[in-house]
Amino acid sequence: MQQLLNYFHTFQILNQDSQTQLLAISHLLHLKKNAILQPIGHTCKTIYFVQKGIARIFYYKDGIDITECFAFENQIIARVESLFTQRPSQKGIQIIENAELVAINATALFALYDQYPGIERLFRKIFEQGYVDTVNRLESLQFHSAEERYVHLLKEMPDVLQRVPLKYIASYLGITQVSLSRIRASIK
Amino acid sequence: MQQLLNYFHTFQILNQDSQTQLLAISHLLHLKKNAILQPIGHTCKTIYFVQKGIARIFYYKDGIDITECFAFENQIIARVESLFTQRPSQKGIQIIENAELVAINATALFALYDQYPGIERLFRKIFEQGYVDTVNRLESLQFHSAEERYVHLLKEMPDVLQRVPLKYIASYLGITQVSLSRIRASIK
DNA sequence: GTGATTATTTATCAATTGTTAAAGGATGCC
DNA sequence: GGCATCCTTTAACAATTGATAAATAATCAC
Repeated sequence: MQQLLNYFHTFQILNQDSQTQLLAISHLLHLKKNAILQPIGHTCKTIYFVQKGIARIFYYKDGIDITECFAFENQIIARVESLFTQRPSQKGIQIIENAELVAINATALFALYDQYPGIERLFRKIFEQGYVDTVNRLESLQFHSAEERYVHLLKEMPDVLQRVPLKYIASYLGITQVSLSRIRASIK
Repeated sequence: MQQLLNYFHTFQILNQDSQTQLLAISHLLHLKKNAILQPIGHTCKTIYFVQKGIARIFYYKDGIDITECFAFENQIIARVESLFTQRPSQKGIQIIENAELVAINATALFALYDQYPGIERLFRKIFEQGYVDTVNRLESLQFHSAEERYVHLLKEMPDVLQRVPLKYIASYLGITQVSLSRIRASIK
C-alpha cells in the first residue's frame, strides 16, 4: 500500500499512528476488466484508490449507458453525491482495464476523523481537489463545443484513447458515439 | 450576523469560542445591483455568505459574458478553483440584486483550522455540499437538452425568473440568449 | 483459426442550437 | 415626459448534433 501512502503525502503529512489507522480500514482488491465494483442503487460506503488500471462511474439515462468520470492510476474514485449524503446512488462503478485498487471503508474513515484531525484534513484536501476538478469540468461542458471538449480531453489524458473504448469517451464528453466518430474523422 | 450562525448550525454545532473567532474574521457588506464584488484576475481570499439579494460568478469566453453560478439568500459563494489553489481566478463576482453579504476572510479562516477543529469540520461539510451540488449540475449539463435544463431550473429555483435577467440565465444553462427565448416561446 | 459478438465508422435525414439582424419592450437618466 | 440604453423576442439561415440503419473493423470465446 506504499503507493496509497505516497499519494496521501502529496496532500498531507501523516504521523505513524494515522497511517496505521488508515491501513487498518483499507484492503487491496484485484478486479478484471468489465467487473462491476459497485452496482447501481447501493449507498456509497467505500472510497477507492486506483493503483493500477482504470475505473469509471456510470449511470443510465433513458436506458443509455453514460460515463460520468474516469479514474486512472493514482486517483481516488467515489460517488460523492452518495458518500456525503448517505443516500442510495443512481450510479455504479465499473472496471475498464484490469485493476488493482485499495478499498477504504468510508464509515470507518469518518469515525477516525474525530480522533485523528490529520486524517480529516487529508480527506478534506483530497475532496477539495475533486471539487475543483469538477468545477473545471463543468466549465468545459457549459461553453465549449463537442470538438473543443474532445481536443481538450486528448491534452488532459493523452493515453485515454489507447486505454478507454470510444463509447465510454463519447458519453463522458456529453455526445453520442456517432457524433464522436464524426468529430474524429473531421479532425484528421 | 445571526443569520450566518444559523446557517453554520445547520452543518455543525459550534462552541462559543469558535463562533466568536468566526465573527472576528467576518464583516457585513452592503452592495448595490451590478456592483463588482470581486474583479476578474484576483486570487480568491474571501468567502461570501449571502444574507439578502443575489450574486453570481461570471467570466468571459471569447469576449462573451458567461454566468457560472448564482447565489441566493442563505448560500455561500466563492470561486473555489482559486480559493483552494490560491492561483488567480479567471472569474469575478457580481451583484445581481441589491445585497447584504458577510465577507469571511479566507486566509484567517484557514489559519483557524489548526486551533478549532470544529471550524475546519464546518467548512469541510459546507464545501462537501458544494461539491455534491456541482456534481449534480454536471450531470444535468452532460446529458439533458437545453429545454430540459430550463424546465429543471424553474423547479429548482422558482423565483429565478422574477429576480435574474434572462441573459444571465441563458449562459448559466449553457445556451445563447436567443435560444433561451425560443425555448420559452415553445413551452407556453 | 472460425464464428459470434462487440466496437467503430459512414451515410442519410431530422431536430436542436448557434449566428446575425431587426423589431418591440422595458428601464433608467435628465 | 422623452430620449437613450439595455433587455427580450422574432425571423431567417447556417452549423452542429442526434437518430437510425447499415457497413466495416476489432475482439472474444470456443
